[in-house]
Amino acid sequence: MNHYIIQENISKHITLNETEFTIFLSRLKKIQIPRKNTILSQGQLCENIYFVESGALRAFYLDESGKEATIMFAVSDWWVTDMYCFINQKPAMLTIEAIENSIIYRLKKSDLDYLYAAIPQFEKFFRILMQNAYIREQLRVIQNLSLPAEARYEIFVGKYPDVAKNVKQKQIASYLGITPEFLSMIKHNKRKGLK
Amino acid sequence: MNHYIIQENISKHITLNETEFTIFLSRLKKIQIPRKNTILSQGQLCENIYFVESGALRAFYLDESGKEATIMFAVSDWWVTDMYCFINQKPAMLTIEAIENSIIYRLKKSDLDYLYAAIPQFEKFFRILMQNAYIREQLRVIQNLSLPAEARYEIFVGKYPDVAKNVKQKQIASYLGITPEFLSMIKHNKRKGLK
DNA sequence: CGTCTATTTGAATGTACTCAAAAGCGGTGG
DNA sequence: CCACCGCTTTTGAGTACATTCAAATAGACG
Repeated sequence: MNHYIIQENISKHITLNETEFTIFLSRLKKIQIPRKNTILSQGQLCENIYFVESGALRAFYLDESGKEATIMFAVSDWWVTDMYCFINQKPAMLTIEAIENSIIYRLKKSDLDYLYAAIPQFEKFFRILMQNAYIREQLRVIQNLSLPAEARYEIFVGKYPDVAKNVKQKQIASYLGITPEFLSMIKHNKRKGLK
Repeated sequence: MNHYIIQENISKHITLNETEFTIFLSRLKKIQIPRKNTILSQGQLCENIYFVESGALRAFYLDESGKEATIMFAVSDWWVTDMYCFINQKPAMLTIEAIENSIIYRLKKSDLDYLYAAIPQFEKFFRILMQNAYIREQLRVIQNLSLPAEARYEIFVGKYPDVAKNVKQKQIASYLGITPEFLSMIKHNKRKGLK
């Protein structure tokens, strides 16, 4: 079994011995998710957090008017869930779907709670994970408040070039909070500017 | 010495014995901040995290064009800092100013690191703090993406009624990502609607 | 009381949206 | 292998939400 990527991910922040790694891995379930399948749907109890080994997922919120807001793209080496509903074991607000054939690890809330108790270092690991997530979202709030759509698009492309290349524009637009039509216009204008 | 509020805050998530509390409190510095003073300025090294006992603070980002984006209001029982710069010990992107005379506790990064080592439960405490902050910011992203300004204003007033009452509209506008003029219009329109 | 800042109001403008239609692209079946 | 279907992207016209700028009014504070 090749647990390379997830072991590396953990080892970025904490150091586990072999026994601890074995305990951790024993709580994970490796799953293949074909493109277009969802691992969580709005309204469904959110029981798991996921680690992406390969492929790509998208988490989005669907509002009453049917408009999607993409919350995050999760590619290799990312953790993803609907955090509020996972922590509080509530019905999900978000839907998470595979946008490519993906291989992911599933960790149940009860198993995470077990890990916190059995291997205290996991508190530190998730503290750092949450900290990074908080910082990321806060930066996104700042950018949404202070930058026009075009600048936000450029930052997105700069920060996640691989996502930007492999994902539908429609989905990038919904991450930026603009319509696909307007994103199309932005890109076209920029090219004109470069002539 | 009255440490009631901060002890309550800690005790929401972890249980410390008396010795541990004493260690914790010994690392805190209680400070009075007069209205309009700043405890952190953009560009200055962010060395501390703060807990608000009383009063109110505002954290904001000032962009190149001179426009302010209010990131958060911190009132009694809240923790506040420029998290990215605190964690990485970098020059602050944010400015944090007292909008009322305030009493706060200051905790240095090095002391927090000491606490993580000396009292492992602090990992858990800050894990939960970061988790809640992440969830809050993510919800704010969703709302910024999917709701018009008027709905965001109403949610803000509903969620933080005391802040909404005591803070300048200009500052609320900069939290919502709109101009003070437009917020004024929103409020006026709503009143008309209620006649 | 006077000054400084915040809020309101209004007109002109800009950024981004809606709706509709055409063009492009990718996958699937004949 | 080509043709067709469904979905994404582009293009454009008209519209709506929010901004800018300016000026008047109201509030807060020394």
